[in-house]
Amino acid sequence: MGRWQPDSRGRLQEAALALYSEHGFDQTTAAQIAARAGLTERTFFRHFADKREVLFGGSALLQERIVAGVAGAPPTDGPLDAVGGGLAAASDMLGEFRRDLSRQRHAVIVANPELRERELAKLADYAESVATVLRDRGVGEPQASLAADAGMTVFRVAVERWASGTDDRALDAVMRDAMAELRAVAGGC
Amino acid sequence: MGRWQPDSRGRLQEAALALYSEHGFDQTTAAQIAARAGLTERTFFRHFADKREVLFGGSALLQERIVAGVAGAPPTDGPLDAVGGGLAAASDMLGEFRRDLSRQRHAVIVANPELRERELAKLADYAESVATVLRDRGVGEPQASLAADAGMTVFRVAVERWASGTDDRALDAVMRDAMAELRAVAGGC
DNA sequence: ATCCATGATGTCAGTAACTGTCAACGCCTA
DNA sequence: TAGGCGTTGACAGTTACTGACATCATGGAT
Repeated sequence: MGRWQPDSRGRLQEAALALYSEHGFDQTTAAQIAARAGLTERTFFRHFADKREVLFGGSALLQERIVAGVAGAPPTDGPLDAVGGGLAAASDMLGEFRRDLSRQRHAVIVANPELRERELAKLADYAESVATVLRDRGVGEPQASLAADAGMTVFRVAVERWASGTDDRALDAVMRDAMAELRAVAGGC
Repeated sequence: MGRWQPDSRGRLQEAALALYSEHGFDQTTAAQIAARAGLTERTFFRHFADKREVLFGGSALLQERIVAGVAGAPPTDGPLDAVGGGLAAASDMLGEFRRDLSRQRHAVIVANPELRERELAKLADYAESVATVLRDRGVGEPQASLAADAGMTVFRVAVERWASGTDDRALDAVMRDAMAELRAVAGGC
């Protein structure tokens, strides 16, 4: 065994979620998280750019999945259909994850404005990369941005209902319903 | 004339926009802004909760206008039509404002991730209050949240195009077009 | 006219988020 | 065995932000 325990990053994420849950985000210092993980404050900030980022460690992977899902949609799909493919991929990934941890994390995030702010920023990142994929598929502007952003709205509303317990079905079902509702609200047919 | 110059808040906003433009958000300290406004750092934080908020002084008023616009839409309007009424009110308000200042402010915000994050949070606030108005109008969930959020997407995309110079028309025209594009993308008719 | 409540500001001390720098240490490879 | 590389610790420093208290003008009450 090495000089240090393995998986510093993972230990910091666990410690942060536990402390944020127990004492609240504001009342938890980076030094406390580091100490609980058996590390120093300096090391915390080497792994995570700031105190919020420690709760979003999986966002890069999720973004890759979403992008891959959109890129893999049939060429005949319209913009929003393609985005739906990305949302399906995201649902699969989150569905594999322990739902109790998702709920705990969600509860921490909704309890703090700074964390809600960061989550919105992550969604905006996803939307921007999805819009890029749509443009690669030949979708123009502003359609690409609108479709990507509307898709992230669907994602946000669905995850909110799923993680808060408002809707107890599997995430992919909640997601499909939300997409259908958006089409109904916006379609005006 | 009193002991102090009038309109401390306005002077702080002007000083901040100028310094953020000239040196960048990160390279500007709250003390520098306060000094330029003839005040102290402590007074800066009495007027604004943090360094970012000084750029969003008008957001409460804008939110009121949007909410009033939605609430004032004809009862026969669908959810997204009602939100369109709010966007029209927002366009009117921003249209009255000096466009060069809007562009300068927009340039500062897009140049900094923390400021973009805050702007997204403001839009989410608008969306939440719009969703509340929609529910008061009898719209259920998740339709209210989806319509409100989709509306803010339209707002964001339109203001981005208007303030960045991508689209040189008046804001209300850009906004109406964006709404129509969203309906076309989402409607699938 | 004087006193006092109120509101805006200044002053100062303090906490904690974050950063730069350098040293220490284990691992891997030549 | 030597040396490069990556991770961590130690430590000093800046700055965002907060709490507590003093100061000074304004306006109303006495």
